[in-house]
Amino acid sequence: MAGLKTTDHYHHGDLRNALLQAAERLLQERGVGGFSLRDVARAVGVSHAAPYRHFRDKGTLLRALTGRGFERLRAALADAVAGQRGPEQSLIAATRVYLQTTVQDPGMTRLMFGGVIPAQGDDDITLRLSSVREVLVGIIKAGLAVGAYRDREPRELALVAWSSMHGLAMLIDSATLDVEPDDTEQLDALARSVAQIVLYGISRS
Amino acid sequence: MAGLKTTDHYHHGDLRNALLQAAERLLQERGVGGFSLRDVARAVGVSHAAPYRHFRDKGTLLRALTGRGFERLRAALADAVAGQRGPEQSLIAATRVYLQTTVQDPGMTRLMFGGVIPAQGDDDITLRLSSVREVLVGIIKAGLAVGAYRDREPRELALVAWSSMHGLAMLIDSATLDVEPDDTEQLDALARSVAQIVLYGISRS
DNA sequence: ACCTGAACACCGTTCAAGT
DNA sequence: ACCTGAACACCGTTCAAGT
Repeated sequence: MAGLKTTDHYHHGDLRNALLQAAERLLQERGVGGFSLRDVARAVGVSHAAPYRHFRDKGTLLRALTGRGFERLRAALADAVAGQRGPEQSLIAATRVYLQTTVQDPGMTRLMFGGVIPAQGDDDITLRLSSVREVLVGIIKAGLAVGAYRDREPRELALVAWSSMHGLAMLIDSATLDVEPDDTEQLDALARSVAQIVLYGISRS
Repeated sequence: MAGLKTTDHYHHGDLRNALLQAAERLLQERGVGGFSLRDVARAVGVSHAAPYRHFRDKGTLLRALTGRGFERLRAALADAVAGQRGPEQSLIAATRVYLQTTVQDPGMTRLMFGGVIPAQGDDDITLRLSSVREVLVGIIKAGLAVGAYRDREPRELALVAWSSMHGLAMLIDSATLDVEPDDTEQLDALARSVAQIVLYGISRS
């Protein structure tokens, strides 16, 4: 009981991580609306003023959380694409994973894409966000390399693919579309439907 | 000065509308995060308890506002489609208007699609929302009627079209995409790009 | 019938003070 | 160096009381 002074005083920055971890859980449970810094402090067992030693304000903590979210999305997309054969399968897989990741944790998703956080110059966030974009651009470039896609700017094609999967995700996430977040089969079907139209369009011929 | 007791006491429900109007302005100015019921009351010159005579709580007032937003979107879409010739032009026009309407007022858009409002049974909102969907389904049905589109469920095709325009709008609205909301030319170019891919796909041939 | 003022339980943030 | 407790200016919501 004597040698370890670790668990109850959070020296050297343990508190920072403990706060982030608790914050992430609270965000999942209560959503961004019901999220308070004081709750986070309480959850960690520290005074409500303590977080200010590690984060300038609530927004700064939320930004740190958002960074994690984008990194997770990037990794999930990269993984999904890695195991695929052709450009068609890559796009379908990416759409499916984008949907899953984004629907699984609505609180985080709203933090990432809800405009909750005051956009602030060249953060860590802008970097991680552009990493997400680059995965999508990468899919398109691979397809272009084998002559699968129309000869246009990769970024333009990627933007359209991104918009489509993102829009579907947001419509589900905002409960605009009546889809059960846990119904993986339905999610996959929707993903495939969207990806295939992005590939071949809705027009006959 | 005697006959008219109108302006300073808000009898018979004037206050309700005055509150909604002020709320809409404050939402535009300060965004959904900086929006408070007390501010609304202040703006109208009434005590902070007065709104409770007309709305059960903050959420109820916001829901009423959201209803207006969906109705405006529906009307804008219907107008845009009305003046168009073929199915292609209709879809492009709809995408353009969806983008404009939604980017013009980010506060309202986040209220409508940000999951801010606790979804609540069969509202007025669900009705107005499905009216928006029906305009989009209408475009698709018209295209199907002249044999322009693939033979699939109209609602499935409409969902993809909706996802695409919605996703583009959300990416812009959340500042994920670096687009000036006032740059109408760029917005229109993006809308056309997305609509055309939805029509013909990104695949060569 | 409609509005007010005080009150309650919450926030985010700051700052002197403690170890 | 790191955390606490009191304090301040805000919320949303309720409720007795006023007209």
